[in-house]
Amino acid sequence: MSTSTNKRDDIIHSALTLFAERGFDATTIPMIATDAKVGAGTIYRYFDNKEVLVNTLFQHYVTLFSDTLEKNYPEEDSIYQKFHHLFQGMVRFTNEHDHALYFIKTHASAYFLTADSREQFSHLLMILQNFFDEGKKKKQIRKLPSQALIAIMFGGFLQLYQLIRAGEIEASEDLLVGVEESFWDAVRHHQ
Amino acid sequence: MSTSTNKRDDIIHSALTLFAERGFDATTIPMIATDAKVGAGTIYRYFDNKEVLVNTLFQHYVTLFSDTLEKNYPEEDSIYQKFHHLFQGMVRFTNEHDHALYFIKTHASAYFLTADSREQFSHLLMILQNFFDEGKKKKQIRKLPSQALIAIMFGGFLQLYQLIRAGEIEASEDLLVGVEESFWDAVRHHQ
Amino acid sequence: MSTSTNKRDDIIHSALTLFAERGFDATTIPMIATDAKVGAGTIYRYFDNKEVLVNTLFQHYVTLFSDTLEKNYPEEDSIYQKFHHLFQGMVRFTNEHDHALYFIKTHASAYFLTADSREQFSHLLMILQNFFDEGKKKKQIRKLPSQALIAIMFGGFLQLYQLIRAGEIEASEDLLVGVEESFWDAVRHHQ
Amino acid sequence: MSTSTNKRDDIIHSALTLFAERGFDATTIPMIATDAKVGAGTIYRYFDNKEVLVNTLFQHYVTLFSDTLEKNYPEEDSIYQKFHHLFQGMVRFTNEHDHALYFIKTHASAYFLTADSREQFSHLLMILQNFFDEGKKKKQIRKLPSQALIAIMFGGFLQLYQLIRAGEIEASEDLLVGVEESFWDAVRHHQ
DNA sequence: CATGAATGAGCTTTCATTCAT
DNA sequence: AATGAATGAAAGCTCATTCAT
Repeated sequence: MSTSTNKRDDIIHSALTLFAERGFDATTIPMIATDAKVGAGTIYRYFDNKEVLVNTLFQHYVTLFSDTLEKNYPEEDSIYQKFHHLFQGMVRFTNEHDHALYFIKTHASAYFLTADSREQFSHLLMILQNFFDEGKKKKQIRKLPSQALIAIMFGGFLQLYQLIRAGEIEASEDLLVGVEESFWDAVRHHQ
Repeated sequence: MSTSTNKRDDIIHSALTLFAERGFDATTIPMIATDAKVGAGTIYRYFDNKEVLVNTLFQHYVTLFSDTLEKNYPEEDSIYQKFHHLFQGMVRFTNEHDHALYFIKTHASAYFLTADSREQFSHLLMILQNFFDEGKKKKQIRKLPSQALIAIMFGGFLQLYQLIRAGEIEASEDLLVGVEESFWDAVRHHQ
Repeated sequence: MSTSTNKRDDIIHSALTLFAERGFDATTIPMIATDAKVGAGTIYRYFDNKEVLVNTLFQHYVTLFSDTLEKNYPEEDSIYQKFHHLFQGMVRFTNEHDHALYFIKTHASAYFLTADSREQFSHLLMILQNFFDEGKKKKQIRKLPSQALIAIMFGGFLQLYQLIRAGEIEASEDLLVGVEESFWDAVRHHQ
Repeated sequence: MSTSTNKRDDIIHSALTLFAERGFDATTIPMIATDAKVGAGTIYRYFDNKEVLVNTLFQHYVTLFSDTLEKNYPEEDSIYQKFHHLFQGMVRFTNEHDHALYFIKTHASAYFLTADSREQFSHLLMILQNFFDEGKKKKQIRKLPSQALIAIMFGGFLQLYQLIRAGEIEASEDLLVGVEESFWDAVRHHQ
């Protein structure tokens, strides 16, 4: 019957938004506290310090994203089917967790990430890398280093997503179909 | 007679490197001063404050990049020729100004950018936008919002460039040819 | 029917130990609560605040110590008998209330003591002062200000007691006899 | 021609006074800054943090005290001569460095002392221990553990000194002569 | 011009205290 | 009566900025 949500979740949500919008260093604990409508001290009941907070957040969303990509992965289907699955995963994750993917990207090489966080992120990259490696072996993906292909897709997608969030373009069904096609053409092997 | 280069340039160079590597907020004035081998106070002889410094830097490199793209723009040639010119411009600019493009991207939506800086950045986008608009009119570029096409290319390229700087992949001639092809396939109109 | 001892006593006991070991300012309320196995809020049911707690403690043990010294004081006996009584009182009190005397000494001139606490402490000093005054009048105690004699004995004894608690020397019967002799020689009138 | 003293010394002096009067934990950096008439940040130009400050202070005065005791130590003279030298050293050091000895004693077993600091303090104790050990061997010092004898003398002297500083008794020549006699009787071997 | 010691505003963090349960 | 989650005031500390040299 209570309308109040869980405080820990409020903090996580506020921190995610602010870290994504301003970056870790430009986000202060008082900012997060105000946004989450809790006292500054309360944040320290849930997280030992600011770096633990950002790492917890990072690992949480990286894991969630990895899970999204791995769930129902069409192991037996065509490369294109797999590509489609991954792309749709990106779109869905992005819709369900507003700032999460952008937060992940902008903080993925930050100086304050722990070994744990880096490892989780490596796992995420590995999922994508495996896909591209398989595709290249089957001569259906362009002969470029998998890391490069990931960068092209990830980098492009997130840059695009920022535009959508900024309201500069609309995330219509048409747009997403077109973008998926564009990325597929960017990475697929052309005769 | 002095062998030392211009102090203002030293400061700009150090600031660019550090802002690109650590971000604006994680970079302190003493860090820049130490790296540039000048006193901290000296920075304030050339720049009113830290925000002026970062905006000066931003505008400087955005302008330089715009100039690179506009110079010798093949106004009369094919869309592909123009694409090739723009891509080569990105590559060349990136080689000549080590951290500049990455700095531009990571700071392009920062909270501390002045109207001036945002305008300069808009101009840069406009160059690319004009190209895509023209290409779409001539049915040689994919029917997607130009902003989306820019995001895909810019975002992808810079993500890729980060890998190169991090030493994770090598910027061979082959790679660049392959990447150019990939981007061209991403943006061109397919029958 | 409960096996647990009185909560107020638990708090007093834990506070005494921690104040003696770490000092008032380095001891936090949560530390005391944890050690006493009560909630932090419970401490405030028994004591208005931390300063009230430390003053209550101080007065409690100062009074207890005064009582120990006054009880069975050999009013009619020789100065040496009285000295012996006082010294034995110190030893006994120290054995019965582990950290109490050390806590008293280290907090006897603290900035947070109330007038009440200071008065109680004065009473304790008065007991000793009366003894020394009488002894000097009877020419059996060294001609030094009584306060000085108290300082010498109290200061020395507690410093010694710290060593015993730290386990650096053992509180054997021999040691105590020797120490009593030493103090007696320090304060008695020599021909 | 300047009347201003060295800022580092001002900080050290203020810190010594406050640490001695209130203790480490009850002394705040702003208190020290105010007392030393410097900005709070200035303290951090000279000392990395509060613990470094207190350890620097501790080692400085322990070394100074050790030097005072060791200088002109009458290696060839009688035990009593040596005792006199040590006692006079304590008196002189105490007069020259107002709060130093009290600060040393009250912080000598603090939780924040570094290994270095503890070592320096051990060296100081060793000087006294060697004296007592030699005296006992020559049967001129009471048969008690040297540590106990040190505690009696040190503890008593400092407790006394506090009275003097508090203005409760006056440090007349007579007093000091009497106190020296008292301590000598406390520690010397009696037939 | 150039410097870096000095500053204090504002950061991260702790902890005495309150209060809903 | 007892609790411990929540709070915010104030601590330790950093760093953009100033200014005497």
